[in-house]
Amino acid sequence: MPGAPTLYARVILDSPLPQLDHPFDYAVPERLRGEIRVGQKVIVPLRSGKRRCDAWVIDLVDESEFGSKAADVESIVSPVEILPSALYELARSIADRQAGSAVDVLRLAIPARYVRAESAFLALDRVVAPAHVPAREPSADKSYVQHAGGVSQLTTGQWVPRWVTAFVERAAAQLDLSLSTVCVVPDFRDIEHLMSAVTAAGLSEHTVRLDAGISGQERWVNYLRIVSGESLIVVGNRSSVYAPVAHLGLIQIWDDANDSFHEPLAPYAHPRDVALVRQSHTGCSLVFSSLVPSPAVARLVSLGFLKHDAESRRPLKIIPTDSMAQDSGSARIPPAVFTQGRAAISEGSVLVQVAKPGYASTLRCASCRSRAACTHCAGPLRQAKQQGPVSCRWCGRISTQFSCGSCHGHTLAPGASGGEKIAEELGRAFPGVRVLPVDASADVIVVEGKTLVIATPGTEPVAAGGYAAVFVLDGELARGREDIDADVDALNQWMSAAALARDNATVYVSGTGPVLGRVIATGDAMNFVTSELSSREALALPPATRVAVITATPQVLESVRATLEALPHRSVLGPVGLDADTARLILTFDYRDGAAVATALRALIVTTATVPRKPTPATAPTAKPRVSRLSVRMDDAWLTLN
DNA sequence: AGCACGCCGACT
DNA sequence: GTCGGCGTGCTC
Repeated sequence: MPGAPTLYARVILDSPLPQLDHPFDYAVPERLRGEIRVGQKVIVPLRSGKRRCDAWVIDLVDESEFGSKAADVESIVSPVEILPSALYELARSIADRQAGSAVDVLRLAIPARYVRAESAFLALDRVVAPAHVPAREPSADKSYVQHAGGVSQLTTGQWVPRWVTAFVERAAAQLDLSLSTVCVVPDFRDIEHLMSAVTAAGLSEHTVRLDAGISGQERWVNYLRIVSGESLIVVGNRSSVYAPVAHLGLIQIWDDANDSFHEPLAPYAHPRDVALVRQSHTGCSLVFSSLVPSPAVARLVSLGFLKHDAESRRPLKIIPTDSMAQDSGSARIPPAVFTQGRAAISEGSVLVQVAKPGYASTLRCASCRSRAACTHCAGPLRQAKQQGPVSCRWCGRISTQFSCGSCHGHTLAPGASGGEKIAEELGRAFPGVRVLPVDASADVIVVEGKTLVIATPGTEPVAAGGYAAVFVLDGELARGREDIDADVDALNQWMSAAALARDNATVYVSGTGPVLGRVIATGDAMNFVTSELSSREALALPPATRVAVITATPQVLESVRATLEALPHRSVLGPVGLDADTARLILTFDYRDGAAVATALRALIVTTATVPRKPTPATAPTAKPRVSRLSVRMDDAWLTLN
């Protein structure tokens, strides 16, 4: 075809190397001209014909900005436009914000491909039904809905937490405007509840689920539906915040303070931040909702970015106790559980929230009461089941012959009681009552009838009609964690249990301490979290500031230290040596300096990844050059700052 | 990461 | 004169 201008595909390489995280131009050969589209996955050569690399087409252009001769695109992997340009732009922004790579974000956002499931989906040749009304412009309302808790019954008879029905109502309202909603929730229990509610509302045809609770094939087919342009409700866990649905009207996130939202994979972006960036790109509405505001959300409320929409309190008798029981060798069961619990169980199910799973989650020496330690690694010993083996929490070794490190005693005694032990004791105290211990490994999400449920935080099933009484034990354990968010997390943990009680039920919370006790009794969590936030402001701690945790070998960290200290910052903590070859430095900085700091950190990552391949020629001739990696984690509040 | 290009020692 | 060692730098 003489005179036909060259067509170039601008692609992002699917490579983890930070120095390759930018667009590359490849010429589109004649044979692929009619076929290639933005969003497709392709295969391209790299540096030589032999080496090839997967890549995503992010643009098709007539002129290349590349100075030399571009190589040819080799082939197209699939006709599907897997990466809508809006998703690439989101990934780019998130990567830039977090000093990471766009491909790393895409790996979280795009599920694994299943070729057979894809062929079957394409063979259906489904026509996306035109929406009954053309999609409206989203309304860009941004709010924090402080939920009052409670449970509600669906038309199908099932019971779900009441926030679930609120989520489905908001999503249904969007669908009426032909707009899509992305619902991001912490775990499979929430997803199951939402799926039940969506079905009860007759919306299951318009809903797709994205999480590990469905097979890989189903997930890929759901993803294909998402990119095919339908207006949908997407229900999923943290990575579904990226779901590239068309006509996005609303992103709603439940309980953004939940631990499950910490992303363990680079670039470690929190779904809350992703939602905020996505809101700014698309102008969609945004709802954060929870029982207790996270400090990050409280900040957005105090800035006026989020409208605070607090539901009025539910009638509950909340009884905080500084400490309901002292460590008495037997299970730490406050007397109220026996007296009030007996009355409540005749009315309905009763929930006991315990801090620890298992039987005896810690063990002590029977004679001197010191903590029982593993003889191999000094890790803590525990007993998962009554009559079960005693094992080490760290190394897993079974301990057959205990010998106390302090007094050489040989007898073990239970320390903190786990749910199994409490269940056993309560089973004896309440003959004829069904006692159900629940922990993270259980998949009970609803209980019927009159059941005494003993659950660890976050695993509490919903009771039909709501619990007749709720007892939170071990409150002081939740408060005592050495984490800057310990108090807020403890409040949230207790409120989550209280939220499952029926109206007018009594909720006992032990070990609250005076301050948090007052907060749960009055229900004024927003005030508490806001004051917590202002103390963080004074100390220059997140989320009043942003934070970057920089990890590298001590040598590398030392070599970049001056550059780091020259960046705009509120504080520099460290460097601290973590072990022989890792050191860490923590930088806090203002939100307005975020872009500058991220760009500078990114530049350091790229230079340390490319330049230093020689250790010292004199010292170790055979020692292979240490991969001198500089790792950056932005805004990961999971670090313990103390 | 890989892979190619580049500039110094032992081979035909 | 050239084959090949691995140090250095780039990948459209």
